[in-house]
Amino acid sequence: MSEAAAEVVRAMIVDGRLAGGERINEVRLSGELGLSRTPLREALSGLVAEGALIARPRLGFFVAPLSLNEFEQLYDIRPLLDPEALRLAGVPDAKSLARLERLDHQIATAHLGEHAITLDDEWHFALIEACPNKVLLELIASIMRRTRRYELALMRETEHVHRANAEHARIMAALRARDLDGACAALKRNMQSGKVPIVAWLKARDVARKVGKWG
Amino acid sequence: MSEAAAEVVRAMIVDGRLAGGERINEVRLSGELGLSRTPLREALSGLVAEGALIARPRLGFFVAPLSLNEFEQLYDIRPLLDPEALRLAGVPDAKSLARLERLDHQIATAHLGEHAITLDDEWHFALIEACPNKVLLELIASIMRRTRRYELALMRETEHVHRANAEHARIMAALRARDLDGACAALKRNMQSGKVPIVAWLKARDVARKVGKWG
DNA sequence: TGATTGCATACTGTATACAGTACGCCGCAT
DNA sequence: ATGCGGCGTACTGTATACAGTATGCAATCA
Repeated sequence: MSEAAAEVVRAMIVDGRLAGGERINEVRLSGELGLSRTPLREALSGLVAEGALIARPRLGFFVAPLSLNEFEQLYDIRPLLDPEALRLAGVPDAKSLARLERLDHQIATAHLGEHAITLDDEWHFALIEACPNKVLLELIASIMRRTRRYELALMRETEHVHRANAEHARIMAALRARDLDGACAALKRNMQSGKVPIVAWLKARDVARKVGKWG
Repeated sequence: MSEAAAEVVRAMIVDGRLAGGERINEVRLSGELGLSRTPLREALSGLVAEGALIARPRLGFFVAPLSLNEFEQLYDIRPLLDPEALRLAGVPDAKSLARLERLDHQIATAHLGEHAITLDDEWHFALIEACPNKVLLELIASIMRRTRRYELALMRETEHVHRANAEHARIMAALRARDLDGACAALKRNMQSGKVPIVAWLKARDVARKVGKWG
């Protein structure tokens, strides 16, 4: 039950119903979710560990604000982890390659940006799911969760969706040629390029904030 | 208060007072710690997120058992993260280098194994503390916390302490020569070598377990 | 008029009470 | 003797009540 609550609250944060910096009113939120404060607080504590919330003693829980620094630092970690996971996983078998192709096709035809982001994460996870290091996979998944907020926020405000199909294609081509090193290198570049548009948006947004303060 | 409880319970797990696989009796433990179940449960939930505990619905919290698989996977991640953190941090300044030397000296003369382990972690953290990517540092710190259980358990059972001073010396030499790449490479080797004795011990231990089951 | 202090309110953090469930034990039947 | 079923106990999960504190507002004084 508190696990379900964590799921719901995480979704509320990720999709922006709970805005960055907002203070969480436990009494009201527990009422809205139809449970009492105790399990809600356990869920919120878990989200603190995930980095989605910040707990300030005597003040309660706050939604972690979107921070350019945090985002850049998070995104700089994936180029370290994903290529290594792919290297450990090896070239996917025919079945997995087919699944990756299907996902790519779905991404290309996805109309909703949110859906495209989910599919992109699925694609990256399918790429490395054979990796025997499950701790590494869990780490990657947790970073995916933490960055999804940023990707969704960008999408909501700009309608821009980062179409990575060309990069996916390069990775797939290397895999079909059984060139694991080449695929890892292409994956690393793919991870690095995803960062650019969001950083640009966050910087513009921060500037807008400052102007807002002056005005 | 629940934060303090988390600290205490974490220490109890790390130093073995709460053994791997053990079930946690919330009522008794809350009594021992002098608080009520509510804040204790929040602390335990946090430890679940850290990987120190496992929550099984309707059964409560269990201390995560020592697992050869988890340990190998955790330790295989540090050679990815630490060298990159060092690369981003750059060659430490003179003051930091002096501190690293002091720590090395303390490690060499440390008689208690537990103290040596703490000092080794301190050394590795001091090495990369200038890294601007704080998320990466936090990740490394969390992996340190998760592996410390294993290192302490090994130490308790075998009195063996992995003396990494020779490897530290190689890293320091490279840094003094301002050879960042060389230092990163040496650090990577250092991270990989730390794994060996503990893996050997865990394997022997698992075999002993099986024999125990037969006997 | 502006600043400061006291107060009221609302919210967090903790304790406790209660309900529901898992597990062990004893009795019974085969 | 062994397997099975019912029961009691103990523990988890949730709700709620209470205490302590932060915050906003108003009133008073400079």
